[in-house]
Amino acid sequence: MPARTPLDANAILAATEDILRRHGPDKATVVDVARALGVSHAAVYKHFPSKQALREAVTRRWLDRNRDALAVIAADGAVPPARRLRAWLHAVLAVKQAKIREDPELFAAYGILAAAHSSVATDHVADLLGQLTAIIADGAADGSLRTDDAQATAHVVFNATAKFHHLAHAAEWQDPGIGAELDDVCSLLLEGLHAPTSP
Amino acid sequence: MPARTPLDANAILAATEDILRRHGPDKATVVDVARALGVSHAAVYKHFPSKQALREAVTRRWLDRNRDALAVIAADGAVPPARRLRAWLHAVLAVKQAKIREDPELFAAYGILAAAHSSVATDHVADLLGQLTAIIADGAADGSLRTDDAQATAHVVFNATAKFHHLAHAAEWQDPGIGAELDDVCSLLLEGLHAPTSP
DNA sequence: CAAGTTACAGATTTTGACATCTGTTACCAG
DNA sequence: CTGGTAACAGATGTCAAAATCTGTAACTTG
Repeated sequence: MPARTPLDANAILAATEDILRRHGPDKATVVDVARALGVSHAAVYKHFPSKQALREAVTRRWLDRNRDALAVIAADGAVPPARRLRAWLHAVLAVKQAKIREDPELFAAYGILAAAHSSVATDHVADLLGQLTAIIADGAADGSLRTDDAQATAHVVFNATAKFHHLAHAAEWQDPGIGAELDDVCSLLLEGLHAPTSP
Repeated sequence: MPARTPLDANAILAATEDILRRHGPDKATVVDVARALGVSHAAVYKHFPSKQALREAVTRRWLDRNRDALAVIAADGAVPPARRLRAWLHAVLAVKQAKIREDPELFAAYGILAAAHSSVATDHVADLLGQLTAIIADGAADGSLRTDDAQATAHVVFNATAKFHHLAHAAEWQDPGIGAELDDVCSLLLEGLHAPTSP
């Protein structure tokens, strides 16, 4: 007796996300997911080769939702690159703060993948680095930011702001002064990039 | 029947450090320490109010050994402040890498205290920040580093180099490129402080 | 054969009885 | 009264048996 809905990958992802949110990443099982969908767990394995792959797909989808919002900021030609750099770094922090607050279970799931060196985590970092590189390249193009190599400079800026986007510092993002600290780091970095710091 | 040696705090600390190294922070018990000293565990409690306090005392002593080596670099007036800043940050990284390599158990113990927001961890950070402030103040005094407030600037530099000294990044310190990354961040920060970057 | 099922082996988690540890108290020797 | 012990209650940790989960395979149905 086949299920009413033919069970596509998307339905599985939605159910998994729900289970993950309810049970947390440690206790969520694919048997739970199957139960929620009213099928046997073997049916889930027809669509995803492993539990790991399922978790990665859910997390990737979740991360991609935010990536696009940040991309809008990174590509906003109306804002001068130096200011855009600052705004983008603040936005990255804000997005991650919001994710922790609103979706702690999914955030924890992402943390597990990152610790396991999953491609989901490295791809996410690559996405962010790409956006950062684009901002710096814009600044190089209009002469407002001095750099020989936008990608290398993006890497340096990313390293120097690790405290404000690296998972390992998530606990510190609750500190009320965190935004001001990021602002101060931005100012020093922009100074180093020979950009006007008080625009 | 009293022990041959009257059991002073120092002997307890030495024994605890030994047990900690042998068993690791999770498995080291105060009963173990007492056994190593040939006394009952209640005797240890006469000198330290809790296991937590004992662990803190050991870790503090251990951290203080390295603090002094770094202080020498921070206070070396023969090296110009900009270069000294770079050398000091590299030394902090090198000291922590060495600690992980040579004393992984004690390093783990320190990590546990830091996670528990023990004063040992915050004091250690305060020590380092003090040394960094001294270097920057030297630079401000001789005009080689521009800053309004050496302490605030030290805080910013510390935040911007979190990846290279914050416990949470310990795993990344194994990466062979880590030294070069720190060097690049240093260069950008020194640029921001209007210091000559290739001295 | 596409989309699902049941059945199963091996790995992982949970459980619950048991052991050990932490921290305290009452006590003892010089 | 200093410097220790022994005995204890409650918290924490250990370990093996039982339950559950993961992933595979052989089977069923439209």
